[in-house]
Amino acid sequence: MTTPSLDLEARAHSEHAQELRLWLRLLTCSQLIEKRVRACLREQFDTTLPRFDLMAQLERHPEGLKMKELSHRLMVTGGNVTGITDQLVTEGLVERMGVDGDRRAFRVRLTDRGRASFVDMAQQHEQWIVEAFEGLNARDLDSLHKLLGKVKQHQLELNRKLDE
Amino acid sequence: MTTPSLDLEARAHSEHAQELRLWLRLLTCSQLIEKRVRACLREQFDTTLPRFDLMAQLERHPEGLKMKELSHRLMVTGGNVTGITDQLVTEGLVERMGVDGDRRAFRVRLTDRGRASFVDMAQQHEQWIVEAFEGLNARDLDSLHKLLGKVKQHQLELNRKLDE
DNA sequence: TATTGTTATACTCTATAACTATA
DNA sequence: TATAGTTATAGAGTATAACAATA
Repeated sequence: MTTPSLDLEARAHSEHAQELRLWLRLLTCSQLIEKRVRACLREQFDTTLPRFDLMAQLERHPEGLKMKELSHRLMVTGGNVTGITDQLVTEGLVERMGVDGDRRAFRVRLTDRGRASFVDMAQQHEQWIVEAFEGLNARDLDSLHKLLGKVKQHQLELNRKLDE
Repeated sequence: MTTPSLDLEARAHSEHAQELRLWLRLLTCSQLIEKRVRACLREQFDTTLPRFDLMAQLERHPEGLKMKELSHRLMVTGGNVTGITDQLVTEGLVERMGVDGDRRAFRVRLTDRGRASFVDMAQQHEQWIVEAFEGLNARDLDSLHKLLGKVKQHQLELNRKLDE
């Protein structure tokens, strides 16, 4: 290259343009859907995505999850889980229960009210998501799920290597 | 359903489980990759993703973009673009140029230094992205790109309808 | 009146690091 | 010493609304 300029056209002809285009498109898709979900959660339920995500985790673990487990599943650090949990406890949607044999830890779980509230939101949420993927038939949905499975698996391997 | 509980297994058998699973996976993938890209931008270049994205837009429009255009392309509101642009101007990486015939507007464009800086970052960025998609062969990359194209198209249509 | 861009503000989300209590 | 969780803090990222200048 004779000039210091590396414009998109130049990159578009490079060896790895396919990966870059794919990443930009993946990011755009998830941002578009996420923006809509956040806005709907805000407007219809006056809540946020991290709060919804935390409750979704608890909903599939009726026995409760420890703060550490929540932190790992939500991919955020511990302090944030404490903050969101505190909010939800204040609103009576989740509760902290003691753990037998370890007085440092808690199990966090949905209260009855929290479960009812989540079921409400989850039903709406399902509709938003179905709407988001209306453009795809069942076979497309399956292909996309499988391909993203490969992507996800690879990210987890990369993270595992970094942790060593 | 006889109990108020709607656990994941129940939802997993519902009509729309496929869409929900796909959405969760899509979100996880983009979050995993995005986290890595943000961390690398921070560590290696002491910058952020929105700053990188703004510069990327300018890099592919050497003639410059108006604030309004940047706001639309970056999918954020105007105030934020002003803030990021101010930072980059202070650092001498971009500049505001007048627009002939409209004294309200500016063209924002990369300075020579900004362009050089971006080229540097873009080369590294390309490596991170290539690494992120190593698990996929060329055909997978293409399929994924096409399928996400359908998803993107549909989101844009949904947004268009909302704007009417 | 409508549009371009800026300013001011507030809130959510996040990571980091120091801390307490328990293992 | 190590681990579970909390607290305090700072900064990124964002939206909203009021504003100035120009169209």
